[in-house]
Amino acid sequence: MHDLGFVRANPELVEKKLRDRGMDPAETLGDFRRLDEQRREKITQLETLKSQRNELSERVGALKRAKEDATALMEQVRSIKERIDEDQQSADAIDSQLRAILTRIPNFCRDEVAVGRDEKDNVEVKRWGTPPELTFQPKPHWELGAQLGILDLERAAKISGARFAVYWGDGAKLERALISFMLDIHTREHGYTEVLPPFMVNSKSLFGTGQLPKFAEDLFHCVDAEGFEPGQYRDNDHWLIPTAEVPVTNLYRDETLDEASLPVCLAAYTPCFRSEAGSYGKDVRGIIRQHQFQKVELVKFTRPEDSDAEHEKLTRNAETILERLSLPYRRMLLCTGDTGFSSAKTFDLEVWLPGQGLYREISSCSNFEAFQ
RNA sequence: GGAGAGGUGGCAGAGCCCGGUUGAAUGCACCUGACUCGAAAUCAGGCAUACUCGUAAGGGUAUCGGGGGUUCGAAUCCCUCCCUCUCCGCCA
Repeated sequence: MHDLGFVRANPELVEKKLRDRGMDPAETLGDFRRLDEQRREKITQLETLKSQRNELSERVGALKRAKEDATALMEQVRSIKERIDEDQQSADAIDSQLRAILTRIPNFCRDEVAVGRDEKDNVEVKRWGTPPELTFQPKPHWELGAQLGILDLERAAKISGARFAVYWGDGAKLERALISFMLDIHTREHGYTEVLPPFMVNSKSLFGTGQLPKFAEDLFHCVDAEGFEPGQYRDNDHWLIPTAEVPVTNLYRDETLDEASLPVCLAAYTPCFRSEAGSYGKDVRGIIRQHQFQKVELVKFTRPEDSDAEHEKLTRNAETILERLSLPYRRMLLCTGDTGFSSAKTFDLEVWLPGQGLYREISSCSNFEAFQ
């Protein structure tokens, strides 16, 4: 979320950045300016009253200690208190409206990010490797996997439903080997520390990384049947993580890191759970868009002035994995319209899929700046 | 699930029973100054965060796990939630 003072101080910039994202500044910002002024006006008013109340209360205390009568003064404070209660209510209402606006403003894309509408406007930055020229018609992975007996989507559907996978034998081993391979390279060669976080987090963590409040629909929400209200959530509800980014980034939430310890580089393996609401009919075949998938995540905490260089290094670290596996890929710089809500700049790595004859996203590396 | 004990500033630790000069004693850590050739020790002073008013100096408000309540006034009393610890029970 952006800082209130920053949004107030940079109205032109905010509007420009919203337009770059294809958003309507008027619609997104609404009554921001008026609410912000009202809020500060109310605060001043409220605090003056509170100041009076505190002063008078103190005098009541002094009188009582001196064993003198204080009833007149107490009556006076009581009337101030009533006005405070009223003002407090309207101040709270203004506050929550302002907060609602702030939480819906996305991070601002860096200037070097191309302004564009969707993935068609993404810019190819580099390409590595050459897609092999095959003398035969390559099979899609779901056919190959089924034939080899390593991928079983039918039984997954039976025990869990659509968009799940069962990996058998070498398929399960391959998954495990890839996880170890990535963790080992990142921890031994790239200087990351391995962490194993919980796979469930509370609501506050999801606000911290920007999944809530806008993207509640994309998450699996664990609630007690008792007291459940659809669409509602409480601070202590549990949610299945949609990516390790959520628990790992929130590790240091509300903490101040010692500058000398930066950059903090963390690598985490977790399963990831996504409801994929709204994606029905998309990528229905195979294991491309699953409710549960396994991922190794890299997270860095850096000084602001180092974040670009560290973002580049992290992206290189991810590319190294593909290179060691001899998988041809290309790096895309996402345009403003395709960049995620919390990100200021995102590189997607797209790997060559012979069965489909195209590059598809395999990895996404974002600089979130101070937004999370 | 049951019983009990706790959660206070960067850390440690008072205050809570008996509400009011307590934004919070004291110690440690940290910063500045004095002393010293320098350091240690000692002495003096400083040392939270957010919001807000103000050009500034400076002021105000809030914050003692979170939220709510009682009261003229809450770290202190009441309710509720969260977390930690101890003991008992239950379960994979």
